[in-house]
Amino acid sequence: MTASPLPEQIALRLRRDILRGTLAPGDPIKERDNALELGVSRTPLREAVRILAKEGLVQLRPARSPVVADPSLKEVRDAVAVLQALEILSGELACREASDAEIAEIRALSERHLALSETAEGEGLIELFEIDMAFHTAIARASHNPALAETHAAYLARMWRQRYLSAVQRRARERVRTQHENIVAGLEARDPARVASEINAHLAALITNLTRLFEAREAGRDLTTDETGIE
Amino acid sequence: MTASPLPEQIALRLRRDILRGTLAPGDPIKERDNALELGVSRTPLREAVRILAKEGLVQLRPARSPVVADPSLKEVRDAVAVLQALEILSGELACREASDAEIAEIRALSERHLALSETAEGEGLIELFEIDMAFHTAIARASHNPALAETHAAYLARMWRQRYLSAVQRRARERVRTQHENIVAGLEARDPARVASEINAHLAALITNLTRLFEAREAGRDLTTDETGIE
DNA sequence: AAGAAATTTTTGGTATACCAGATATACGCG
DNA sequence: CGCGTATATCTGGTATACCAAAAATTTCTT
Repeated sequence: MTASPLPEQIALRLRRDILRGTLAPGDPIKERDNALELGVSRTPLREAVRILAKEGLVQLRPARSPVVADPSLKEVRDAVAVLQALEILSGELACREASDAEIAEIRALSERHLALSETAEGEGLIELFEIDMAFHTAIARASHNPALAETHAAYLARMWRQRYLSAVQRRARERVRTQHENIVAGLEARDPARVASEINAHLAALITNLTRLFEAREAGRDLTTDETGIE
Repeated sequence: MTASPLPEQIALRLRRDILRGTLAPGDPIKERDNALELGVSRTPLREAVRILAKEGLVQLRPARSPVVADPSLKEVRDAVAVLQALEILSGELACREASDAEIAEIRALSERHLALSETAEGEGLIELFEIDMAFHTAIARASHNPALAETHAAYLARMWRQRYLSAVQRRARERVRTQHENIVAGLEARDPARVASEINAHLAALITNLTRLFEAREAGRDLTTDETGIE
């Protein structure tokens, strides 16, 4: 058999398209068209769509084409609230479960992020962002709780686009750098309370920033569509 | 179109079978056999299996039959730890977001549970358990955070069987009754800290009980297979 | 008789064909 | 000219057919 990472491959591709804005929020994902376009059958494409649906990136509608999710501000805030709880738990558990090597790896990611953060531009921003994601993912894995790590990853994926739009901003980049550093320091000190509070602050700032982004969008300067020049 | 709750229907049926033990942990779920048995095609059955997989009830293996999950003690404890974080967040949010009507509904569920808890036997235990689930689900919904409620529901479903085996015990029933009452009281007082601590205690007790169950199983008195006489 | 290799069978993955509902379009009527 | 209805088309849901990989079984060899 083919080991069948095919639906995952398709999901990955669609996910990136959604992140880049090639597939804009609200766009329908028609089984036939996309299957033909990607050169696969409807069946695996269908599965890929379900994967993205479970991640919250697309929205299934009964007897209708699935559409790329276009979450409201409240939905995003709700999701971040859950993410916050998951990350705080991750951080606390990581303090007592993570190996020194894992914490070192987290630090390494933080420093790679720091280095790129200054220079990144254009397509490089995607790489910057992926390191950002990897940083948070590494903490979740360091909890040594696979279920937690998986759910956390799902929430991270769900908000890819929103977090991306936020993380790309120059101002936000500055903040993220120091906050990441604080989290790493807390982990190295194995101080759960400190890590929890730092992560809490980090995500609270994210909520603030996302709120700003949404308000800007409503005001007219639409920052969430292709016009931002991501491509 | 058929509105297509068909995969969900199948998933529901399989889920119940797993709960009752008709499908024992480790049993393979063969697409062809089960599809034929249920009188449907492989396609929707396949989707149903994916749903259960995402819930964690079955385990997908590349190029292999999916099997009914047989989580280890660690996996169960890990999942409960996440559930704990989710429920605590739910409770805290519910304190400030829930309507009085919602809290009243939660109380009603608690009292129905109380009433049945004394008398339930045999098949009635499933109903008792479903009310227990509904109680927790209602709190999650009362948070007015749909994402949270959904993830919470997924975790609840994932541990159906384990929680069922725990909840059925006479001793556990006693404890659950008073703890539910405490949680309701906290909600009515709209005291987030109190609710958080009560929920924390409730789930900590669940972990203890599940640990006991696992130890008993390993000791030989296998409480998690059909021999418990659920059917 | 035991082990290894080849073949058969079983199983999931993928492609495709068919069906029903929902939407869009076009035509006819007021 | 506008609105309602009928029809054509588009779309997702389901069934089925085909393929390749993995077990299981059988058979051949030593």
